Amino acid sequence: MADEVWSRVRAPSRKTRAGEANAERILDAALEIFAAFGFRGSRIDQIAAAAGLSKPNLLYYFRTKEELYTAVLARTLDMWLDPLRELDASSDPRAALTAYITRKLEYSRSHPTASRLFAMEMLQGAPHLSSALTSTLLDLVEAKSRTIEGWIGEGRLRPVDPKHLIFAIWATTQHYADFDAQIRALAGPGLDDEDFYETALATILRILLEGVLPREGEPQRL
Amino acid sequence: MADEVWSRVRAPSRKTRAGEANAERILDAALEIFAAFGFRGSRIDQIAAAAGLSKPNLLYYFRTKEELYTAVLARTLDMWLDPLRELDASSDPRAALTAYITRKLEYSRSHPTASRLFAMEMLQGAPHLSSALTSTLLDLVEAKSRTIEGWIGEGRLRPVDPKHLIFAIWATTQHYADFDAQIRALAGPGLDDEDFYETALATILRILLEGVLPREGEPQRL
DNA sequence: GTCTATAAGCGGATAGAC
DNA sequence: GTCTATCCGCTTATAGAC
Repeated sequence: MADEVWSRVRAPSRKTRAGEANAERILDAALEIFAAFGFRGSRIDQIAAAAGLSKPNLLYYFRTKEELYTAVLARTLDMWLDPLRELDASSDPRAALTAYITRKLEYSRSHPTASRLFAMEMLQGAPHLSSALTSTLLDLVEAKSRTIEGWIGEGRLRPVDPKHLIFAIWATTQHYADFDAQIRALAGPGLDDEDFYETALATILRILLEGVLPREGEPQRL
Repeated sequence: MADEVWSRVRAPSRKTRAGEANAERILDAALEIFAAFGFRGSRIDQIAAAAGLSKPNLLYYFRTKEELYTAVLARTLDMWLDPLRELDASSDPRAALTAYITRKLEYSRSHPTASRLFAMEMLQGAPHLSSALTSTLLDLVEAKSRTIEGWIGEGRLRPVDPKHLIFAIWATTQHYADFDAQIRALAGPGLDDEDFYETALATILRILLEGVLPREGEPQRL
C-alpha cells in the first residue's frame, strides 16, 4: 500500500537517491506539522523550512498540499495497523493481549506524532481516511473481534463486547501520545521516561487484563 | 472563572439581553469550528456564518480570533472539570467510580464537541491552556489521587497508580467523543444510539471496575 | 449594534532563471 | 533539482456609514 500511494502520488524524483531522501525528509517534517495543526492549520512553507528546503522545491516533490497530506496519512496508517495485525488467535488470551497492549504503548512512545496525526484526522471526522477505515481497518477489526469472541466462547475470557474492548485498548494506550501535554502537566514525565513508561504499562495491563480475564478457578461461559 | 474571563474578555454588550444572546451563539458556533479545525485551521467568517451574523459583527463581540478562542476554551474547561470535582471520597469506591465513569461517558455523549476541542488543544501541546493545567486541574488531580490512595490503603481498591487510573478513565470515556468518526466506521452507531451507549458503558464499567476492585473475599493491602 | 467596503498581509501555487 | 520572484485568492482586522 505504501508503494501504491508512492507511485500514484509522486511521479518525479523517485529514481534518484537524493530525491528519495528529500521526499523522506519532507514526509517526516510534514508529519510533525500536520499532527500539531491539522490539514488546514498547517503551513506549507513551515513544513518546507522544517525539511530544510524552499517552498517551491517542496512543491516539486508533492504537487499540492493535499497530495502531501495524503502521502503522510497513508504511510502512518500502515504503521498504525501493524500491531493489531499481529494479535494472535492461537496463543492464549493473556499472552496475546499482553503482547498487543505492550506493542501499542510502545508505539505511543516511539511514534507519538504518528498517533497524534491519526487523532487529529479523527477529530476532523476522518475526511481523508473514511475509505481506508471502512475497508482495511474494518476487515481487520471484524476478524480480531471474532478471535476475541472465540476466547469468550471457550471460557478463556470473561464476556465483554469485543469492539468495545478493542476501543478501550486503543484509548488507554494512545492517550499517552495524544494527551502528552496534559500528562506532563499532571504527572511530570511522559512516556520517554523509562520509569513512567513501566508504571503506565503495568497499570494498564493490570487493569485491562484483570478486567477481562476469568477469575481464578471459575472459567465462564456466556 | 467563567465570570472572570467573561468580564476580562468582552467589555461590550454584556449589558443587553440581545448582546448576551449573540455572544452565546457565537461561542456555540466557535466551539464547533475550533473543535474540528483547531485554532489556526478555523476561519472567523465561517464561525460568523454559523452564528448567523457578519464577520465584522462577530469582531465587535470578540475583538480578535484569539480572544474568542480563549473564551471558548475557558467555558469548556470549566464544564470538563465538573465530573472530577464530584468524585466523592466518602462513598465506597465502587459507587464513586461507577458514578464518575458514568458521568464522564454521559459528557462524551452530550458534549462531544467540547471533548474534541479539548483534545484538539492537547494535540497542539496545550499552548492556550498550560497555566490552567498546572494550577486548577493539577490541584484537583492531586486531591483525587489522594482519595484513591486512601481507598487502596484501606484495602477497598487493588493497588494501582492513581494517576494512571484517572488517565485510563479519561481515555476510555473521551475516546467515544474524540474518535467518533472511527467508531462509527467500525461499529456502525455512535454514543447517540441508546443501545450502543448502554453497551459501551457496561463494557467500560465491567473492565475498569473489575480491574481495580478487590477480588471477592480477599481485601488487599499494598 | 450591524452593515459594506477596504486595508494589509498571508498562503498556495506557478514561471522561469540557473 | 533548486532557487527567486510573483500571481492571486483568501483571511484577519479596521474604517466608517447607517
